[in-house]
Amino acid sequence: MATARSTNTEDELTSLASDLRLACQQISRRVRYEGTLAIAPHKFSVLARLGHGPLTPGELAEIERVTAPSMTKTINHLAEAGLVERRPHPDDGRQVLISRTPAGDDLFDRVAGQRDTWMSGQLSELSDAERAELRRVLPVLNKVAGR
Amino acid sequence: MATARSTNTEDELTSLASDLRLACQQISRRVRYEGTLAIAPHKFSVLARLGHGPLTPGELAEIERVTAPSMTKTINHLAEAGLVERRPHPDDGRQVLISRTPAGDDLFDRVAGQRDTWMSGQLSELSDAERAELRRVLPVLNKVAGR
DNA sequence: TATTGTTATACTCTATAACTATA
DNA sequence: TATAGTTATAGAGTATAACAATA
Repeated sequence: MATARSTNTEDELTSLASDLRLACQQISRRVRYEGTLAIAPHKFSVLARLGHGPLTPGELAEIERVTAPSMTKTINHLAEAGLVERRPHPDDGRQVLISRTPAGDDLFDRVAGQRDTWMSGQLSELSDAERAELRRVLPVLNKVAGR
Repeated sequence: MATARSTNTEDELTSLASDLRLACQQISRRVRYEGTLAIAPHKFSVLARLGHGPLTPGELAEIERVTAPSMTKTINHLAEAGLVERRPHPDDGRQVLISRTPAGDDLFDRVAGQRDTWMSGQLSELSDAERAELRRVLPVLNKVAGR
């Protein structure tokens, strides 16, 4: 019976894993396609990371899971567009601090708003009860996401 | 009062939209990075679409939201790898039907299993109540995703 | 000598434009 | 003439390897 119960639990886990993955992937895909027009997704993502203060290229590369040279290129594009700027690190001459410019702040706010427009539209078609259900389950989703 | 309530509702909607988006994106990103090693994501996605029967390149391009030439290239790679095959359309000589080969079925099953391993691991660390909560909210998530 | 960041080079994925075959 | 698919060519993003500057 322990075996049967274990197998059952495992099947349920696998099925839930697959269903939840598909739902989250579909939502991400739609958000991605419906929202971003003014800036490429990976560039927008870097701008988002800089929202709480400056970061080094190395930190950004690790967070975004790309190599250091790739991040350098992305930073170059953003800097040429006037959206971020490089500043020398106060304590370590090897490092560089990347921060958003006011133009970067503006663009981020604008695109972030656009992006959530689609999601808000989808949510507005739900019932109050369904939205409350989503709100309640958010902590669990964040746990799954690993934060 | 109608205005106050409306504003409040709007704020809640925006906040929920943003939180839900972030959670889903984070989960998708982790699934993507943790899982797929044996095949590139966009190729795997095409294999997945062919799970319920053959499709034409045009249909695949539309579903995957890429241009027809891009899909042709992806199909070429998959065909060269022996994972899909082209067959003439029975009714319309202009069209082509793409279907998975047995090797394509095998690879899909294997990678799909790997991919859900990470998600299953995350889910296994939740309580029974939390998993039940996720299971209950899935239909709402699918509604948000637009299906 | 180790670390941080950049430059050099190549590969993959995607797109637009032009072409072929069939309806 | 319109449609489905492919081929030609170019642009964007990423990776590995090699290099420069600082700790």
